[in-house]
Parts: sequence; C-alpha cells; structure tokens
Amino acid sequence: MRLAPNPSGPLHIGHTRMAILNDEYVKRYGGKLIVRMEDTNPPTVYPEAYEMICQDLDWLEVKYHEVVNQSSRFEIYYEYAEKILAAGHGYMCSCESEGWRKMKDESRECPHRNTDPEVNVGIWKRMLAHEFQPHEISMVVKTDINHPNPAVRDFVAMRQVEEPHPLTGTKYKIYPLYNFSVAIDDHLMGMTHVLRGKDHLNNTIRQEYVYDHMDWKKPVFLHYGWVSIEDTVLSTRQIKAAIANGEYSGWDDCRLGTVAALARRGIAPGAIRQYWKDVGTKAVDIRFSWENLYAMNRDIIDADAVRLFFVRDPVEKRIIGIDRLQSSALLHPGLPDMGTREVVLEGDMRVFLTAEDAEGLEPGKILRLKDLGNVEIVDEHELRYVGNDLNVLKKGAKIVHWVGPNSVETTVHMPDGTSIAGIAEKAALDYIGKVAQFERFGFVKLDSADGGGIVAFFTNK
RNA sequence: GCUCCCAUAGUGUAGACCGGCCAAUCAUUCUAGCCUUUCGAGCUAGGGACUCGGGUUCGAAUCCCGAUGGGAGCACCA
Repeated sequence: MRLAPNPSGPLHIGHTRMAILNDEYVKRYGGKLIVRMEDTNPPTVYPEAYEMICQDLDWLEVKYHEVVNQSSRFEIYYEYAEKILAAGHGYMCSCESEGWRKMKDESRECPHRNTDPEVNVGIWKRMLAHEFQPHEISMVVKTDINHPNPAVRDFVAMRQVEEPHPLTGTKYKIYPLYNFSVAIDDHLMGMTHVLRGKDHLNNTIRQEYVYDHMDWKKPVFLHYGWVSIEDTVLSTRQIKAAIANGEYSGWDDCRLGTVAALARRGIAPGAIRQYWKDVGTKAVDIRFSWENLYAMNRDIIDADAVRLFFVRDPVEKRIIGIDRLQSSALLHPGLPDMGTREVVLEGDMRVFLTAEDAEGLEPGKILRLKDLGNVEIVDEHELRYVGNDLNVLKKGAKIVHWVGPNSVETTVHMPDGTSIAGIAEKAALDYIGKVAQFERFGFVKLDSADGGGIVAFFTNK
C-alpha cells in the first residue's frame, strides 16, 4: 500500500486519515507501506516538506518501509509514455486547452486524436528534446471520448514545465500529471490496495484506463468519504503566507490543525489513530469531531498527566491563625505510586484563589483549601486556619484549589488564539515538555519555561 | 449543466453483501444519581436514530424504483 502526499507542506489532521488507515491495513494484513512524494508540479513543492512529512508520520507511529520521490522517476514515466503512444493508446496534442476541453465536453475527437502512433512517438521525442514551448504540446492518454462522464474522457499525461524543480532543477522539464504517474507507480511499485479519499473516484476511473492500456492487473481500489473539519485552519497556502507575515509562530502554532501543532498541544498520536479507526473506511461524508478526538485523547493522556494547581485570575488571601502549613498532594489520585508534590507555607502565609472561587465568600463560612487545610472566611482579605478535618466537606464546605506565594506565572494558550494568564504551583516546572492536568481547568502541555514563567498550551478538557 | 458517490441518535459507528434472532450495537455527547479532598477517572440509571414515498415479500434498516438531502469530479494541480 502507499501514502502519496504532495510535499507542499507538512501534514494536517485531515491527512492523518490516509496515513493511519493505510498503516493500519498494513499492520493488520502485512505487506509494505511506501511513502511516495508526489512532487511533479514544481511550483507547489515546498522543499522542507519532504522532511516534515516524514517527521509527522514518525510521530503518528506510521511504519513506512520506503520513501520514494516521483521526481526521481522521470525516465520511467518517459518510457511508459512512449509505450502508450506506440501502442496507439495516446496522442500528442497541440490543441489550445480550452478548445480541447470543449470538444471533450461534446464527445468530439480533437484533430490529433487519430495521428499515427509512429508520428506521435516522433513528436514525443521532439518534446523530450525540448523542441516546443510549454503549452504548445502535450501528451494525452486516450480513454473513451464517448464516456458518459465528461470528467473521464481523455486526459493529459505529460506536459512541459519551465520552472526549476527544487530537487532536480531544470534537468527534466517534461513532467507527468497526476493520473499518469500514479497509475504507473502504483503498478510498478506493486500496489495490491489503493486506499484513498472519495475525491479520487474519477481519478480511479482514469487510472484504470492506463492499467487496461498496459494490460496490467488492477489493485483493489477503496475510497473513503469526505471529511469536513470545522473551526480549524488547514490550508497549506494560507498557513504558509500567515507564517511569513508573522501571524502564526510556525507550522506548530497551537491554533493550527497541523500534525505538528497537535503534537505540541499534547494530543497523543494514539488518539488520532483511534479516532480514524473508529471512523473507518466508509464512503460516507462525515464531520470531523474534535470532541470525540478529545475524549479519546483524554483516555490516553489521563494516566500520565500529573495533577497540578493552576489559578487563573488570581486573588490574594492571607491565612491567619497559623505560621506554617504543609501540603502534600498526590501527583495523580488514581495512581498513588506517582508520588506527591509538596508545598510549604511559612512566614508568608498568602494563598491565591481563582477569582471565581474568591468571589462572594461569606464571612463565617468554612472553605477547604484542597490538600492544605480548612479555613474560615474572616473578610475579603483574610482566612483563618481552622484545622484539617476532612469532615467539613460532609458538612457542605466548598473545596477549592490554590497556590502559594512561591509559584510560577503561567500563560495557557488556547487553540482559539486567546490565552489565559494565571499562576501554577512550582512543581509544574518539573514537568516541562509533558502533559499535565490543571485541576478543574483541563489538560495542558507544559511547553517551556523561562524567567518570565511557564508557557503552556491547552490540550483539551 | 453532465457524471459519479453517499444517506442509522448531536457526532461517529455496528447491522445491509447472505431480509426474520433489530421495539437496532458500541463510543462520544447530554441528563440524573453514586463515588471521589478535581468540574478528571470510575460506577449506575436515563434521553436520543433506520431521510421520505412507492414496490417486492408472510416479513424490509437490510432488496428494487423514485424523490429529497449531502458530497465529489468535469485542470497542461495533487
């Protein structure tokens, strides 16, 4: 089987379906998975993409056995173009493209369609020798000019491109077009199964003509449905432009739907795999559900995510009635073996609560500071320590999280581009690079830390 | 316009090929409760769907036809 990305940019969430599904088939039924870079249109090739795509696949845990660039196979396409012409299954056409298309629409043969094969081969050799200008001539594969579907009638297979290719420069100027190179490569590389999106349905029909012309055995073609992904920027061209003008920090900007961004945000590759396995290969058009992906992600990351306190919109309170308090909280209540995080309040008896918790506290009421102790509300600024008896919870005391004075400024960047500022407990510094759960807030990827504090990306609830 | 693909709960998905065991599966979401020093996890209960109309049949989610709706292609892009 194969993955055939266009190296115009790195992979995004939409691309991961073909990667995961093909990989999953190979892992289940055996065989080889070839990554074939479809780089036969120089203007759209983004040189860095070759490497980025492989990194994305590695991150996704897609096991490919080989990477091939179509740009290394020009001679092969030339050879088969000549074979097709010689067999009378193609022709050299110098029609102006618009007129040619119109004739096809009307099921009319163009004047070149019945040129003798030998003459065609002769013209083809002259084309290869660059005796023509781009657009002046092209090589066309015959299908059926009377095919009921106009989209299937005769298609251009080879054309000339002057723009240098990032990998091969101007050594080759005669480029194959998609349907031609794909049919040839799929056969030559021994594909038994071609699993791709439904948007290729008509391409499959066209490619089958090449198989028939060459008398090749066809692979099994499978087409899965269209996926609509909302609320996410995916367009490679748009992203590229926005990175260039500084609007996005890079391909892994957490607002984007690229694989790199999801990785940086703390989405586990296993969640993406599970999601696509769940969706399967049906030909129905579906809406991508971030919600479902997040649910699967939560399942995976929950076990490894340490629990930490993060206080957004902090409000300062002073604890009176005691000089020293020590908190020892489990890093993961479900997995006590992960250990604890310790906080000592001594001398400076301030704590910070989130504004939401700190609002409307009625004097006299008891509040439980999670894993620290119980306090009675004195007034807007002070809390009196009243012991550590958990039974207050049964009496209806509210429980809140908090951080002490010795904590770290933290900014959490949300996927919608907003960011939330707050304070995280100091232990967060020990988990930079990991996914943690900010209690009562959500899972975050602790991205980096410097003098200014911690930068985190919101993963999901 | 032409050609093609598709149609089960909010979102996905099983069942459809080989009609009955389907008053329709599972996941997620939602609601209520339990548990819990998180609004996380877990547990319990509940809500929620076969697009419509014909036909075949003793019997249709399943087969056939039509309508409607959604999507794709009609490039010297991939």
